[in-house]
Amino acid sequence: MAASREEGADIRRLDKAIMAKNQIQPQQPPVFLTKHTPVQRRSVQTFELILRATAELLSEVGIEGLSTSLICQRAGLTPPALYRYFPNKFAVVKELGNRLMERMNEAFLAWLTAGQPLGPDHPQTDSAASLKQIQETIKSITTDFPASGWIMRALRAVPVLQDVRLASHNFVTTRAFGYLRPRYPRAADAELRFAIRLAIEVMYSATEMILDDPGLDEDTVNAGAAEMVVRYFQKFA
Amino acid sequence: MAASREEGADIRRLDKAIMAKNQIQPQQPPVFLTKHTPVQRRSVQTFELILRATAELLSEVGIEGLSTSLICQRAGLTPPALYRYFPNKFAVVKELGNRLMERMNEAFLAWLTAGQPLGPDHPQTDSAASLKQIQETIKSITTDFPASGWIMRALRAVPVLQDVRLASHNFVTTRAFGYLRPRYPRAADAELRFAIRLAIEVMYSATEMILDDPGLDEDTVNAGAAEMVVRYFQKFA
DNA sequence: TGTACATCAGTGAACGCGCGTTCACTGATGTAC
DNA sequence: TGTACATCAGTGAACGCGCGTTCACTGATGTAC
Repeated sequence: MAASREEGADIRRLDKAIMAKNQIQPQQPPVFLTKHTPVQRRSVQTFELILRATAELLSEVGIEGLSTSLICQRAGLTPPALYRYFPNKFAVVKELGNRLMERMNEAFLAWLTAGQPLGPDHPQTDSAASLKQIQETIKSITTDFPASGWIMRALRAVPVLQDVRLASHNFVTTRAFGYLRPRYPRAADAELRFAIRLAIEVMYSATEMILDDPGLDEDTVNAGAAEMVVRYFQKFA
Repeated sequence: MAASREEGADIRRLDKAIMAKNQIQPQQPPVFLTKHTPVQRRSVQTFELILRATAELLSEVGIEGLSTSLICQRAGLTPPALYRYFPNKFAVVKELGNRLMERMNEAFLAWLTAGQPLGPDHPQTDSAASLKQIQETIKSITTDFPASGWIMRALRAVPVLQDVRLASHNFVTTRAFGYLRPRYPRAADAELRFAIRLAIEVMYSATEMILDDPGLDEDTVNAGAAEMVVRYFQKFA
């Protein structure tokens, strides 16, 4: 009895921590774009439990070895509990992918709007240093995010998940375009936008490179990608 | 009777065509790096049958939906026939991946050793045009190769297959380094090698971009990647 | 050139397993009075 | 503040299916004499 009451308190504390971490307001449940939106605190916890178990398992068995049964087993749940929120394993990975992309996007936009030395009015070395810095920030986000490598691989390989990555790239491209448009007065709209899109892709690929090829030095890759992008944008100078 | 004899002749013709296409000498069976090396012509045909069925299915169901049973069904074989040559579905996809990478590598090396206007002694526009040309060649190879998009995605997502892509990149990097080393006398070895590695990655990613993002124009992407690489190599000028 | 034999290639049938999915249900939580 | 009730959340058990894998086998092919 006493033990179960204590347990309840533990769960409540955990709830709060989870909700705070994900900026969830108890009275305003978030739109999860999944099967079912949890309304009680307990269900939010279950939702997070599923995501955590999935990230763990991704690192152990990969997207191929993953299954809903395995997730439930690891999360200490029965299958119908998972099916309440997700129609299949891809929906779970998609939610993880959305969160990872969101975190990257936030960091990128924060960096961008902080006022960077970009454009033809700034020396190349400053621009390169600035770009290298955001590369490093993005890399540390992936390092902190459990199973990020597996999630990013899944975003490439699984058709249902491809949109997550592309949508993120396009969103970031649009925002960066808005910011850089006045700084490159000579560039045509379409050309500038494409150049930004290509730069985003290269920078994202550089992060993947670090995760996938252990023979490469992280710092070298980040610096290289930054320099490449800066030199490419000289075409508008 | 007559029909079956005709069928036999057909098969023999097909055998010859397959062997010619893959440069297989009847007396010198190739090393397939798989479970079992086929020695009779009939088995070579079965081997190819499995690969063709797999490529077909990849386009229809993706790597996730793929299974050895499905491959056998499509190829008109029973499971033990497949198990004679491949331990699992990944080995089949790996063989496809090897062939695709091999074809890309061949094209790249042929282009490189044909003597391209690369290095600080050539005008940038010439270098860019040359790089764009090999980009287009690589793209047309992927277009011709059945299920190339799916194979390339699998090479990224499945751990057992990652080596195929990385080995290919490193091989091509080494060869290009040998060719470009004397043309960039000022560059340090490690720096030049890494720059080439990064360029290869960017060019490969550009091809993937075209396959994955239907909103992008093929010609624009190829030209953009080429220009980016050329401008990046100016650092050695 | 023909035949007998060894080896290679593929079949048919079977198996155990874990996957995805659903059902009626019990228990937990929140709220209306 | 307490209780009764409605709704939400998760369980236990079951199912049919297709997957991976293996067995002893039949048939096809190549070669030695």
